[in-house]
Amino acid sequence: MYFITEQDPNYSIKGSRDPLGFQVVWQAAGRKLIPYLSTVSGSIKDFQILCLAYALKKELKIEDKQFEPFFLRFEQMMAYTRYKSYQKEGFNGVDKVRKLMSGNPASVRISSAIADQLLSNQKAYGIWGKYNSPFSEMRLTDMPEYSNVYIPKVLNNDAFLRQATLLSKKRDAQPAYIESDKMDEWSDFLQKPSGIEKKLFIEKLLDDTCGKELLNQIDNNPDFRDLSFYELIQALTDSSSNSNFKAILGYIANTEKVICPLNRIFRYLQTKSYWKNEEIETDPYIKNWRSTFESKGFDETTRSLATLLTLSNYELVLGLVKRNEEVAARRNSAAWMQFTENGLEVNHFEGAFFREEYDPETQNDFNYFFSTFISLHKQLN
DNA sequence: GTCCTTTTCAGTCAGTCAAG
DNA sequence: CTTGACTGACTGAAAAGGAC
Repeated sequence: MYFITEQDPNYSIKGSRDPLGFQVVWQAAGRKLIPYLSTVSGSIKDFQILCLAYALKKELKIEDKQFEPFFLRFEQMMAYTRYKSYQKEGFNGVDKVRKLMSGNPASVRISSAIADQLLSNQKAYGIWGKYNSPFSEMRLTDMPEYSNVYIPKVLNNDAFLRQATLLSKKRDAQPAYIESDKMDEWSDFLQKPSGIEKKLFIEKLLDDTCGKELLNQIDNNPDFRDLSFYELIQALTDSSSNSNFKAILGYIANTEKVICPLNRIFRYLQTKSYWKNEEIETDPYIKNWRSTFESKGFDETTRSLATLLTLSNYELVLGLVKRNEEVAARRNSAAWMQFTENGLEVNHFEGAFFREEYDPETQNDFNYFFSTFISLHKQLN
């Protein structure tokens, strides 16, 4: 017999993200090599827009407090510009811009009013939310090349400077209008960087913790950019003679060898609502989705996760369920599955998946910022 | 200082649409 | 019809702010 009781909203399962708390694990490993990028900070044009905005802040003497609202208006201005001049490229807010521009309007309205925002929360989902932190941490604006390139850029283009000045004077939802034809005057600002601008971006966006060893290797072997995760790590390790670099690559590969199989097994468990203990114990996927790795250098968390892969199916799943329970408890939410007398009960199915052909030695789930790095490298070359 | 709340940042994943 | 790529919103984690 079952009793249906009302769920405590503070103790229900929230969201579908990261049930095993792996985000911090892979991120910490990735940060050992690529210190500032995030997985979503991958567009050169977004970085260029930030560079222009900070140059305007300085030249137009925009107060710190006014900078954020100014930036949101400026982002709108540059969004319409890039849509007009670089039709094929996407960006955050492109849907809204496309809709508005499809009617070939003579001018577009810019303001911080909800109706004019590019996204439901432009500040959070646009350039401000996704790039401001990587951008300020890499200290791009401290470089003398930055001032040499961007200050003249914003000062020497009259139409641009006039338009930006106008935007800087607006307050709250007060609208400004930009004629569509005018945008061609400054669309070149978003062209692929060359000369000093390119050098500056390479120096800062493609920085690493090993004296630019990653950049040098990719420069010397551009084909590496199209390799899969483990192939890339192998190729980099083989061709480099920098021992620190190689050690970090090894650490990243070993981390993935631990968390990827565990992630796959957890997602696989989610595909059924109930598992009998003997089903778990005899399951061929849980048994075979094990990898070989070196646990040297692992912190305590990763080490204990690694141990799970050496245990029996049942013990491994027990460990995963416990890990999820701890992660959920930290978030003040309920565990996604729990053991009952004779088996495992699954309560949350979001994110469930099963790939029969999964091979823990060659396939990966987490990217350690390599894909952002490579994407930026391709955009700059 | 500690503890709790609010804000900000960043990754994941669903929805959508286009190509095969 | 299936697959894949892209966009955008949601939500966890961390940082910042505030009360004591």
